[in-house]
Amino acid sequence: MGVLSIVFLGVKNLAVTIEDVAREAGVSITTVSRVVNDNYPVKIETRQRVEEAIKRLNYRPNPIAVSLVRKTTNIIGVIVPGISNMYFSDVVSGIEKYLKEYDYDVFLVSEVKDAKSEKKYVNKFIDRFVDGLIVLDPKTENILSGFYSDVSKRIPLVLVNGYNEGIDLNFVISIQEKGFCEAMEYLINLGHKKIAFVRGEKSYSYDLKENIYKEYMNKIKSPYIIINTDDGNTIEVVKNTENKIAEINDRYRIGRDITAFCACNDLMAFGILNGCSNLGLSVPKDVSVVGFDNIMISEMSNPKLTTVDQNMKTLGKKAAELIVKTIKNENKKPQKVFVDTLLIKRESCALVK
Amino acid sequence: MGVLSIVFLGVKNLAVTIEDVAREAGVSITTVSRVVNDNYPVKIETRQRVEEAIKRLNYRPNPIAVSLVRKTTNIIGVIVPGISNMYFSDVVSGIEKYLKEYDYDVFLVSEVKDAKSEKKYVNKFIDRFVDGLIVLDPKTENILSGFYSDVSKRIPLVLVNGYNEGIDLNFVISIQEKGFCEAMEYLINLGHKKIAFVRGEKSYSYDLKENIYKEYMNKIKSPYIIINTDDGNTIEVVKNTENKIAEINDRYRIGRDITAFCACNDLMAFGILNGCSNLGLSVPKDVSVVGFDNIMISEMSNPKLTTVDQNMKTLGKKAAELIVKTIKNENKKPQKVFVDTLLIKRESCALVK
DNA sequence: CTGAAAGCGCTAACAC
DNA sequence: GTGTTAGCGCTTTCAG
Repeated sequence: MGVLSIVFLGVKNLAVTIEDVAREAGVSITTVSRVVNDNYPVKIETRQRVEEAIKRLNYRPNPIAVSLVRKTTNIIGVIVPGISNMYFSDVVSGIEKYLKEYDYDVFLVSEVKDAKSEKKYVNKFIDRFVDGLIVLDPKTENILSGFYSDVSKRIPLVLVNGYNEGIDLNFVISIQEKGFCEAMEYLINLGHKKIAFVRGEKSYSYDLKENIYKEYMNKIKSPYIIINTDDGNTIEVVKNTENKIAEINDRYRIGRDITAFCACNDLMAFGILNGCSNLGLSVPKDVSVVGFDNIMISEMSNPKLTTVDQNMKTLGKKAAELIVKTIKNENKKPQKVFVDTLLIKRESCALVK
Repeated sequence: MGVLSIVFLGVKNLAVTIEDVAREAGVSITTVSRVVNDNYPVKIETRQRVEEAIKRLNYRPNPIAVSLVRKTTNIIGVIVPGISNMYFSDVVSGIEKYLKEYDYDVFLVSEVKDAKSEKKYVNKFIDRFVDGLIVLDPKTENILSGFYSDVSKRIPLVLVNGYNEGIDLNFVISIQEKGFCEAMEYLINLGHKKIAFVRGEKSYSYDLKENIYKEYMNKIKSPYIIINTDDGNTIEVVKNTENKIAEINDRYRIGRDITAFCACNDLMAFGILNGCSNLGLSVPKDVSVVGFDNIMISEMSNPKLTTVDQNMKTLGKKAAELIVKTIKNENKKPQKVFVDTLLIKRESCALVK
């Protein structure tokens, strides 16, 4: 094919093969393979001839063929609910930075919204022989069903922030409870009792926070006010939440019946900010708002958002470290790595009126 | 392997193969292949037996083996300079949404910063037989060197927003010139003459804007003030720009020597906003700032950012449409699709003092 | 040190 | 309708 390929450009798959190189160098394909992989002794002179042939023909081994026999790819698959939530893109950045140092390629699949498609993509990655798999905010359903336990038997797996009680899998977990408790206590200490909880449709971390919210509301003997925006992981949630605020203002007089909002992520918090602004309400004078995640822009909004820092870069880095360790078989037992969270007090909360 | 695989869980690659299915169903592997792909007549009764065997064994065809012979994957590769710039994540969302309708999987590679690694990933995708490739903000170098021309001969390719004068390749281009001109004119009409231009290290779109900037500055006979932050496509650019503002305040008294900033993207504009705020300067009272992209948060900053809308979702959708069309061979000739841009006037600009 | 040959799991002529 | 077989491009015994 060597020369032909120049002529046939435009036709698919005229790629130079190991056979072309072998012919060009006057050796067997075995020898070519050996110099490419540098895993067997080859006479230096032969090696040179092969290397020249490779250069001359611009040969690149077909990774698909390699994978078929080797069953590895040097690729780490990452599955993300939605890249447009800056929380996730930050975690991913952390993952990528670290993994590139280790010479792994990172392939990303985003917009994975439900348990079924999550499974689908996990399987696709497995079938394509990725060397490891990192799933951000895995669906509780897939954890409880044992799906991920099975997966982890076939392939190194790291889960970031999902249902993990009594689950024996690799996890990197940010201690959301802590930050969220701080947030609730902060609000309560500010004198708030009529606190609304704003969450997205379905996610372990929303449930987790909701439970804590309820505990605190029980403690201060206040009724629950739970507001549900649909998908919480796209940028669209901002608009959705904004609209929700307008809607609920019929039932609950914001500023009176609700004096504070506690949101499951910063995007929702921004929606609340906008929604209140639309109603002519001033934050934090009329209502307090606290977010979660501490995505970068939370310190740039007006007012600057009080929120809980999740340390996304660290989360990503830890996930990357853990997957590498697992691939290298350095941790025999599944491991849970914890990352701290911290309430960041800025401008969006004030004493209740 | 069928039953064995249950026993051997934990060992890699004990996956069920087409042969297992064939044996289980008492047919040849060809027949299994035919029912899997549904591309040849198979007696209904045989088909059922095969389907049952597939279900029983939980067989999934090995896509690597399939790719090796078919040379396709149903995957579209997308290459992005940095996912943490919301501009890119929005474009990607647009791409993904559309492509999923067409049943393509989208694999993303992010953090591709220089021409060399851009090439590397393009080649990796090609070698893995992706059905098409979309590159966001491709490096000028790789376009001028003819690299992408070669690529487009091997595989359907769509470039989004890069150097394209006289380049005969598929492009989706947002008419940045228009929006940027509007921005410059707006500033000038507001009476500004001492306008600083803020750009990132290296990108066609920065160069494009810089040229326009220079033209306008020539026209109003003002000297150039060009500020260079390094990488413009990560969230870090905000901090970097913020620092830069502090630095330059020695040479240029901001508010006097510079009365307006024109930034290459919204992230930089935010950095400027922060930087000015640090210096005790009020935007737009003391300085005006205009951004570019109109990422969602630009309407949530304080002050709300005046910026140029790039219509990222549309950009993504058009790129997806074009790649699908190219794969289907519906456009024989490379095509350029243009997307309009528009100045959005908000709060960050005012009449010069 | 080098090569022949048997696969990896699947598709697609080609026969029957 | 169904099966046989020759690959796809590479790695890896096994001989030599």
